[in-house]
Amino acid sequence: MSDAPAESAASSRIAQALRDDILKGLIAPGQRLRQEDIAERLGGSRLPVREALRILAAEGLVQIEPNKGARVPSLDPGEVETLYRMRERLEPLALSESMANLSSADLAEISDIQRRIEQGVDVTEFLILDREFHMATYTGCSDEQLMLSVVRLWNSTQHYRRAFMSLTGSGRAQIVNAEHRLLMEAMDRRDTEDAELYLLGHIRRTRKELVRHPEIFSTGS
Amino acid sequence: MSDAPAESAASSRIAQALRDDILKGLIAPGQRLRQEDIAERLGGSRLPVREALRILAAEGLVQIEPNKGARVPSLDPGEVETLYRMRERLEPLALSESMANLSSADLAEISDIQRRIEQGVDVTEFLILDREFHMATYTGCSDEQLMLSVVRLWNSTQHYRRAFMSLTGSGRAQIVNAEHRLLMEAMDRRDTEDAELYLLGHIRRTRKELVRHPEIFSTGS
DNA sequence: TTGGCATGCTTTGGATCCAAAAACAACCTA
DNA sequence: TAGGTTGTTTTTGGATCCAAAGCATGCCAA
Repeated sequence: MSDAPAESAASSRIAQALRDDILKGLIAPGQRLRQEDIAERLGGSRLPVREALRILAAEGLVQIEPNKGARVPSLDPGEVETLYRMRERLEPLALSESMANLSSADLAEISDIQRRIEQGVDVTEFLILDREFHMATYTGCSDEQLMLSVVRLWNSTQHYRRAFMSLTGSGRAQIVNAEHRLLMEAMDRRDTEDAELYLLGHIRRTRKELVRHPEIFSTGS
Repeated sequence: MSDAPAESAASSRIAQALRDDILKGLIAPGQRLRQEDIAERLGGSRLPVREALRILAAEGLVQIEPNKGARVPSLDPGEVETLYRMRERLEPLALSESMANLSSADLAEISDIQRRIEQGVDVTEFLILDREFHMATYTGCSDEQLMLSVVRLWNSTQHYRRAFMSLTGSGRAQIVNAEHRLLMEAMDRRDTEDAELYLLGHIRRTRKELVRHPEIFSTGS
């Protein structure tokens, strides 16, 4: 589901497995990751596990403390808010870099993802499709560093996005769909300025909703 | 908790040494980093070197290709331009997050750095002090992820900033000093809005100058 | 009972050795 | 002579073993 470079290396394979587990919520924030456990569970020795943990640390998915091991970072409301403010600034840039290179086939693909979202989905599937939707709008962005930053931001906030969705249910679906449709409409018109603005509003509104629900951050594990 | 400055881990030590070398320009973009050479030069076996390279990869200072090793990334003009556009968006955010927490002692420190810059310095020293100046304006920003992103952007563009300075000499010094003074003045007034604006202009003008000098990028091969 | 310290157990960090993949070079063939 | 191919060398990736740093438990003393 996530980008598949299929780096056939063993450490990349372990990193991918851990990444999926963390993004799926199977490993909660604050949880410690013992190298030996992972090595035994996923096969291989501890060395590729260490490399995998470094890879994930670079993506913001784990946090490594010297001599103390790795754990999934547990963020406070202020940190998540800042991450969303970063998204508000970076993602419109990624969108503008992307839009010039999007074909109408790309736009059709985006529209199709949105169509599937509107067919009504559960929380898990919504998280996957919503991410697919936005990433699809960035496929025209050829800059690796920018896209890596965007992915980092999505990764770091994924758990709290899920917690929020699980809490509020799909009541917000109508608003999100309206925002997505406005964004797509501006993209169809090839109006970069409008598209950036709609995207900014979309992220900003989500941020404001998130900070209104501090109960998301109480460790419910 | 007092000292413990010794992130005495061997891999951190090696990473620090390599980081210094790369930022100082002793290792040029495109140059390959052989693990065994580094291990021999800095002491230790190849394993902590591998960890160090992963750390640096997370900071954008090296690029790791599976089974092909690590090299200092060599960027084209378009990539550097995008990195500057990212700076234009992220650093004003970091500044606004920082300003509320800056004491007048902090502001005095910033002013002192600027004073040293204006005393006339060579290119190498300017690069160090200019970086110190901007980082000092961000010291109030407590968000680790945001600061990490900012540092990444500075690291990735450091070589091209040096190439630009070496090429154009210090003719630009007056403009930079004026921009720094405007920024400091807004910060002294505690005017976040103005400070963000001046910073944005500062970065944007630098970007436009950079793209006018494509010869900076030809030094590869 | 409680505070502090010492000892063990667990977990991570590092070194050496071995296997696999890629770069390089020389060779053979058309 | 040029191009592809194969064999060698170099370099990275992975496994096992050993050392050091944390953490917990339990003991001793006040």
